[in-house]
Amino acid sequence: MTSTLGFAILAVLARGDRTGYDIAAAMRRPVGYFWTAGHSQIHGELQKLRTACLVEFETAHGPGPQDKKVYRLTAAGEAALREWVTAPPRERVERDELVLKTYASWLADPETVRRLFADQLALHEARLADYEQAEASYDGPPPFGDPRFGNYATLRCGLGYERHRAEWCRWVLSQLGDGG
Amino acid sequence: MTSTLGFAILAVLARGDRTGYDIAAAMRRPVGYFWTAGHSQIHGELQKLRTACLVEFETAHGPGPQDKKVYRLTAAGEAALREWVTAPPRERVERDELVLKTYASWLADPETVRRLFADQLALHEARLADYEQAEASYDGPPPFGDPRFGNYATLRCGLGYERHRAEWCRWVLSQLGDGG
DNA sequence: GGCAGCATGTAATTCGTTACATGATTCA
DNA sequence: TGAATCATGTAACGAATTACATGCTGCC
Repeated sequence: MTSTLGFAILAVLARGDRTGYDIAAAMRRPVGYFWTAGHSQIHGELQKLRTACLVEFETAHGPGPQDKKVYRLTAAGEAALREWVTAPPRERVERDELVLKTYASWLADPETVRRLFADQLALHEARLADYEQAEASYDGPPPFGDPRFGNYATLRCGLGYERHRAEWCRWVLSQLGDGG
Repeated sequence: MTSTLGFAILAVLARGDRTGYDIAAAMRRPVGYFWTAGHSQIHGELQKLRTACLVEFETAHGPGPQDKKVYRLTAAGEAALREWVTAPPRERVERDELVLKTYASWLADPETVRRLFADQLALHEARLADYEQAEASYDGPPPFGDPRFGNYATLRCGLGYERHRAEWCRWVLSQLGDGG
């Protein structure tokens, strides 16, 4: 049973051969926007994937005390990834600390709640500006079938999410009265 | 160090005294929309909260082999909750399986991707209808300071989220060409 | 009599984070 | 000489899921 992290790794390798280190870098940016893992988790998962014959590697020298391992998808790995892609995702429970705080916010002083949401709003607006700049670097949506379609479509999801979040923060602020 | 789950439990108890069983029920609906836990996790956490003197309980009889325990917030518990509410939430990594699949979707057959997104769209539209009905039962936003403000504000977040998701699904479908 | 709901817990396992441990290459 | 980057791994801990385990009350 390959975990979702396993498929995240396969999805990275589908775009080109990588070392564990490279995969960890991809898991920060851009994959980190929707899936993350530290390098320790990745090395462990790579061993499981190899046992399952979904990836293989070639060693190359340096740098460092051990040889580096350049991983690539096997035919079985690509087939497994392809099948997983269109299988319905299992329901993940939402865990959102800000929303939980909001649920209990009626207990708190409106002025400190205002500060909390103003900070969150600034954060979402900053990310939004960032994503908008990234979007501007595209010349329209890449065609489906191009790996860049994946990048663009996920960016588009992030844009929508940040807009929704910013708007919600603004709404909460609007409910807090006119305290300044 | 109280965990976020601990504060979720305190947030439920702030609305009234509950047994562990009742808390577990609340963690399915309505708290489950933004935080969840099974009863086994809750019973364990309640013991930690009691050790930290943030909650206390009174036993009452039946049903069942043991007496039931009705928990309530202590003064220290309420203070801790109040302080936590306005402290900035720690950044949670997003883990979104559907977006991950989208990132790898360029590998797959457009027709099966279409089915995946059509199903997801239906799911979000159903939830949206559900939330819209819940919103209609309110007579406008409750005032801040009322516990119902928490319920309404989180519902409002859910509405925005489902709308954003549905719209994104529609956009992905629009990019898949006219295959039927 | 049987089933749903109330009610509490423990155990096993997996997933994820953080810290520990090592060490060469490249650039300033 | 020193810092950043490349590169791989193990260990310890905490968070979360699932399964196991028990048994009364109230309703049909």
